[in-house]
Amino acid sequence: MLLRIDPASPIPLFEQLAASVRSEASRGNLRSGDRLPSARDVADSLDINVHTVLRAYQVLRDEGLVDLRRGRGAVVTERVAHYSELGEAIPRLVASAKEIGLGAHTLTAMIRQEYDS
Amino acid sequence: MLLRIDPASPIPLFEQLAASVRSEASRGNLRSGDRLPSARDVADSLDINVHTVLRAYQVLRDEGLVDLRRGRGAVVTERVAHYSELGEAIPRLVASAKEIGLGAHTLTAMIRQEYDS
DNA sequence: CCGATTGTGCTAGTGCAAATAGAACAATAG
DNA sequence: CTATTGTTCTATTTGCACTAGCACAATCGG
Repeated sequence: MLLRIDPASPIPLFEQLAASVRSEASRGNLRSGDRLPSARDVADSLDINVHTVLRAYQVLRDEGLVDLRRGRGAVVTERVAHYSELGEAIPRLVASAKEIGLGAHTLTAMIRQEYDS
Repeated sequence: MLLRIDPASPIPLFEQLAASVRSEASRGNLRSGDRLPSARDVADSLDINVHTVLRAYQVLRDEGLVDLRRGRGAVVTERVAHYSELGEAIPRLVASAKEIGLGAHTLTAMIRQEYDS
């Protein structure tokens, strides 16, 4: 499990953490049943607050990517398979957008708009 | 030009406005050379501040979708063609994500992650 | 040429949500 | 029983959206 964060990024720390886990999932580096490192461990090694890590885990729980239980930790669910399915379609769309010269923000805004319509 | 906003939405007003214009662009309802309504007009009809509308216009200018000049207003550029090109790819990806059960936020986060990699 | 229109720039203030944090608590594992 | 792990509650700080008013500059139309 590779968890990277950039404290200088405008993107919230907990979002960066969640994104890191999703990234591992979409690359096939996570399997159903795998256990993420404990929040306190991650917090210590990245020198951030436990709540920040927990919040990232809760986001992933709300998505259904992990199960979260006291004493046990965060365990990857079967839904991890869905994430790797998009490991192709997403890069393709992003490549198109980059060719056209669209920024990340513009692209995500258009997707959100389409999602709500 | 149909500009809709939802004051109750958590999405900032200026983002909603920009999204409205992009939506019109991707649907082919905007052509190069078309002029957006003046910021003061939009502000009056939507009962919001002029600066909020101007900010939306500036976002679109930064994207290159419109030219912004005093006395003339906001004029759509040739880049509008690129937006309608994605009028197909985006709905396709969004449909896939919905089938899998991914929320809008999760999908956009994954795209942003891919964009920065 | 003149006056109306339109975006630009600046400063300021207000309200609210996001982000981070500390400490005590509860469930689970071994 | 004890250590581990997530949960809950409260609090603080920071940042940003939005509004507001005013003066300014470029453009357009008569």
